[in-house]
Amino acid sequence: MYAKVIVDVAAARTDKAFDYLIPEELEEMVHPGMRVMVPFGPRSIQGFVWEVTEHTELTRVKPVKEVLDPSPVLTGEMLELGEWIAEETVCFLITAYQSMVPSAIRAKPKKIIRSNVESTNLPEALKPFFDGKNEAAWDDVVQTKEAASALKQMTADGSVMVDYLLKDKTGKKVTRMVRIEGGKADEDYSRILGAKAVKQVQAMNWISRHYADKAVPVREVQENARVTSGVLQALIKKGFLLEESIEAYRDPYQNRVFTESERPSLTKQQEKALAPVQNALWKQSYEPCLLHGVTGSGKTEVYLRSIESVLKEGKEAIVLVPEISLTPQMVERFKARFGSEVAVLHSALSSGEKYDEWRKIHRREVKVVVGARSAVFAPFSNLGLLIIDEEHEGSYKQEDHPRYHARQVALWRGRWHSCPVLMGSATPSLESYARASRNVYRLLEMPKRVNEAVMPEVEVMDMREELKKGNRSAFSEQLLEKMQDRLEKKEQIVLFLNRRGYSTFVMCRSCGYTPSCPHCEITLTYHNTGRRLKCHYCGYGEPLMQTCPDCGSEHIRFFGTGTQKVEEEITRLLPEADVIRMDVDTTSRKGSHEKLLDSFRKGEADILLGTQMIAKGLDFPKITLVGVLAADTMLHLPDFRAPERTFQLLTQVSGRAGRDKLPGEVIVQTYTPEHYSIQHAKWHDFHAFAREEMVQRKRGGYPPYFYLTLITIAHEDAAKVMKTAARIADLLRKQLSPEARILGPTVSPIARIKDRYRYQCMIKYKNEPELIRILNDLNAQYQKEMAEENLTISIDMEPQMFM
DNA sequence: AGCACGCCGACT
DNA sequence: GTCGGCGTGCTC
Repeated sequence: MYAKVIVDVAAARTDKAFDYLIPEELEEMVHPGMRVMVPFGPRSIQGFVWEVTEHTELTRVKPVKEVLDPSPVLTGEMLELGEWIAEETVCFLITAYQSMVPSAIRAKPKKIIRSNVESTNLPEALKPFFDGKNEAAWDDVVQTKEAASALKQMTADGSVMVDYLLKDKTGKKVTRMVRIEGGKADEDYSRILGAKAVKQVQAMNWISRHYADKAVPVREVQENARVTSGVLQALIKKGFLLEESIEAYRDPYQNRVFTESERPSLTKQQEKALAPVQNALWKQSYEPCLLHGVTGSGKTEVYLRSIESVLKEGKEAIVLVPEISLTPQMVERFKARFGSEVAVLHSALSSGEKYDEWRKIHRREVKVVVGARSAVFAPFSNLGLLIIDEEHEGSYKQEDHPRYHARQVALWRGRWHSCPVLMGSATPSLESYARASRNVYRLLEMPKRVNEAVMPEVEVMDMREELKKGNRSAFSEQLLEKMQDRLEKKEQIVLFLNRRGYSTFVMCRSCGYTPSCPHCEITLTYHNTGRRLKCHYCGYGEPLMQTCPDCGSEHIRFFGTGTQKVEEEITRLLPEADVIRMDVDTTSRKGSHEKLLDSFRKGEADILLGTQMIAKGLDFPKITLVGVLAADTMLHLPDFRAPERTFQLLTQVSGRAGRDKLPGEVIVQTYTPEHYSIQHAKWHDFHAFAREEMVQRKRGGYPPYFYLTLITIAHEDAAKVMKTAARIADLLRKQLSPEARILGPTVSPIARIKDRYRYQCMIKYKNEPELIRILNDLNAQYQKEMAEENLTISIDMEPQMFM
C-alpha cells in the first residue's frame, strides 16, 4: 500500500502529493487526513496523508516513518475543501490544510544531534553543547563557526547523527485521579491501616464516603480530606487506591454560571424568517438564506431557534461571528441556551485552549460551535446548519494566505452537507443582496424591531456651519447640549470616532512640513501618551519634535482629531462626566475590552467613547444618545466600498441607541451631509441605499457586477517594482479575454510599507475560466525572483482591502 | 523551504 | 593542497 502525502513544505515545487510506501506494520494505522512523518530528501518532515492507494507510478519510494495521529485530523470533506481553497485563492495545498487545524497540532520538529562517541573524545568546540550527554540541540551548535565545522566533519565520518525530535506542542492537560481499589471500600480503615496512620485513614474515609465507586481528582481529596500528596502516594503503594489520569480541558468559561433566561416567544416576522431555514433542514437541502433584519429585530433569537431544530435532528451547527462582536455577552446567550454542547473558538483563547475546544468538536462532545472566521473549519461531520452573523463584515476575509472568505467556505460546506446556510445582517453586503434579489439566495426580511421599539431619530449636523459659527471643537452645539441633557437625566451616551490616537497628523505652520514614517509612505499620528508620533502601519515611533526639522520654527500644530484628543476635550467641556475610552490603545491587554464594557454596563461611566470596536453588539438599555463625531472619515478612502462601509457603520452605530423602553437619539456630524450614504442611513433605508449604490457599482465596474482580483507587487527597489508590475499587466492583457479590464499598474494607496515599494494591478472580469491557470503561471514565472530577491507578488481574489 | 552538491578564491 | 563562499537543483 502507498500513501499520497502532502508534505509540509510551502513551496511551488513541492505543492503536490508525494508517494510513500506504507510499511506492513503501519498498514492498519494509516488513513487519509492523518499526519505522518516522512523522509524528504535528507531530512524528515511532516505531511498530511491525502490518499491511500495500491499503486504507484514510481519505482523508488521511501517508507512512511511514523504515524502522528490515532485518528484523522482532517476529514474527507476537509481534504476536498482544502483543494478547493487552494485552487480558488491561489495558494499551496499545504497552506490550506494548515489553516484548518489548530496551531497547537502544527508540531515543529526539533533538530537534535546524537553522538555515538564518548563525550570526552568529542572535539573541544562541541563539548559545551553536549555537556556530558550524547544529545545536543542542532540550533545551538550551528551558532558558532567552529562548532558547526566540527559538526560537519563528525557527520561526514558518521560519529554523530542528526535526528528530528517531534516536540509535542499540544500539551494536553491531565488531571490525576484516584479511585478505591475494588472491594476495599467501606471497610474499617483504622483497623486495617493501623491507628498510627491517622492521615491515611482520614483520606480513605473521606473517599469512601464521597466517591465509593468512582474516581476523584487527587486535588479534591487533598483539599477536602486535608491530606498531602504523600499520604495518597502511600495508599496507592499499599494497593488501597488506584491511580489514573484523565485528560482535562482548559475551560476558559469554567468559573461562570450561565443562567437560561426566559426563552422569548417569537414575533410574527421571526417565525416567518425561521420557517424556510427549518424546512431546508428537514428536507436536507442546501439553501443559502440572507436574513436582512434591522438592528434590534431579534436576529440572534432566530439563530438560536434554528439551532434548536438542528439539535433535535441530531445534527451540528456552526455560528460565525465577527471577532469584535464575539463578546462574553454573545457567548453567554449561546452557553445559556445550549450549555455544554457549545464550543467557543476565538483569537483571545490561548493556543492550548483553542486546541481543547477543537478536540471537543473532533471527539463529537459538542454540537454547536460559536467562533470567528476560522471556526468555519470546525471538523463536524454531520452539519445541519451554518450561520454567518453580520454577513457583510470584511473581517470574514482572511488577509494572509490562504486568502479565503469564510462566507464562501460556509456556502461550500452547506452544499457538501446539503443543509441551510443562514447569513444575517442589518446591512447586507451588496454582493449577497444582489444574489438574494436574483433568488440565488432566499431573502428573509425582518423590517421591525422587537417590543415595538422604534428606530432612533437620526439628526445630521453640518459641521461646515459649525465652523462658520466659529466652533472649532469636536462637538457641534446641538450634540454638546444633548450630552448635557443626558448627563442630568443619568442616561448613557456613546460617542463614536473612527480614529485612534490624539490627532491625525502634525504640521509646521511656518513651512508646512509634516513628519512621515521613514519606512512607509504614510504620515505619522500623534499620540498623547508619551508625546510620540507613531506609524500605524509598521509601529515605528519617534518623539514629537519641538521645532520643525526643516525650518526651525516652533509653531507646530495638530490637525484632525483622534479619540485621545476628544477625551481631553470632554474632560474640559463636561468636567462632571465620567468617560471610558475604547480603542486598540486601551484594549490591547487581554480581558481589558470586556472589563471596560462591563464597567460601562454597570453605569460606572456616563460616556463610552470609542472606535470601530464599539459599533457592534452593545445592547445596553440606558444608552439614549449616540454621537458620530466624524461620519466622513471613511467616506473618502480610496476604496469602492467606502460608501457601503459608511452606511453600514452609521446604521450599526445608531442601532446602539434606544434598544429598550427609552427612545434613542442619534447625532451624525459630517462635512458632507448631502451624501447618499449619510442620507439613507438617516432614514434607516437600506433598500434605497442599495439601489443607489448598485448604480455606482455598475458605472464603476465593481462587484457585484464584476469580479475583482488585486495583484500587488512589492520590492525594495522602486524601479524593479515598476518594471515587474508593467510586465505583469502586459502579460495579463495578452492572455485574458478582451472583456476583462486590467487597471494599472499604479502605485498602491500606501506606496511603501517597511521600506518596500508597492505597485498594484487590478483585474475586473465577468467570466475568465482561464484566470486561475494564468495566475498560477504568473507565480511560476516569477518564482525564482520571489525566492531569491525578496520580490513579492501577492494575488488577492475578491479583495476586501485595497491598501 | 531546506539541504547537499559542486565549482572557484584565500588560507595553513 | 584545503576550507568555505554561495549558485543550482532536487525532494516520493
